[in-house]
Amino acid sequence: MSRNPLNDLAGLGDYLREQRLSHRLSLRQLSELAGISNPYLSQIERGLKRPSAEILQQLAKGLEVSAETLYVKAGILEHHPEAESTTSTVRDAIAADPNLTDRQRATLLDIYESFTGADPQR
Amino acid sequence: MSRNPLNDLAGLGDYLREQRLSHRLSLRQLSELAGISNPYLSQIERGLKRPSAEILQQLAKGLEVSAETLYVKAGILEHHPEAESTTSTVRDAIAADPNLTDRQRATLLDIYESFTGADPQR
DNA sequence: GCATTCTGCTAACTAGAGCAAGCACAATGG
DNA sequence: CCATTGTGCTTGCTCTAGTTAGCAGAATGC
Repeated sequence: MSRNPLNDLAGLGDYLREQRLSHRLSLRQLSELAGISNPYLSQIERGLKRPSAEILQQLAKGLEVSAETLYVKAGILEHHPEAESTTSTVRDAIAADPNLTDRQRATLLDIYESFTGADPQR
Repeated sequence: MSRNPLNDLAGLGDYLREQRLSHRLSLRQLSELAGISNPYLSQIERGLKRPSAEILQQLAKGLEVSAETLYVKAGILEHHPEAESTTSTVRDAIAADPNLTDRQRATLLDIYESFTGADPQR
């Protein structure tokens, strides 16, 4: 009984806190974005409370993450039926992003590949 | 205000009752299959109570329907046919990548945001 | 020094999900 | 004619998700 995806509220909480911090948001800022109270968000992140799907939906919006991702972490959705070869997803997203210059694209891909230890051209 | 998928508990209830009857199950039979109480199932079908995702998951199992279907009916999932093109953002892709550690995720997001000049909030 | 304004957290409460027990009504059949 | 067994539903309760109000500490500025 360590890291069961079901009823693993601590894992979900950790993930939410990471996401919030990586977006440089305070508890109050995210709670307002998501339309929930800040003490409650605090309790969710610490794994003290089990948020409903509605709350997860609003948090997903505030964090600019897909609701499905949070549902999977919360154990109410199976991990994507047709998960494409995970290795190419981030690359595709970077390649398709119109907000990046070509140089920025290349830099991001380099960093990503250094992280995953992948060969540059798959 | 006709058939809004969100907060449309009557529509969900009707659907559940149809499914149950088409499987020729009584309230008690299905409630036992799903591991919930029969009065509660009755109230759900009549749109008096709003079931949680966990309950919907168990009902889906008892009715041999996908949980996603019920989630969509309950308004907690977008009708996500398959091709997710619009919102396949770099952020989502990075967040969902299981090959990254949490620190790496945060680092990549930082860099990405510095590139796009995105205000972390918004 | 001490206000102010952030940060996250605790405490006390309200509303509603979900439960067990039991009711009313039909249909059986002894 | 009554007992049984099935159906769905009502009542009253427990427990917890989610709330508002307020607290302690760190960082700013007067």
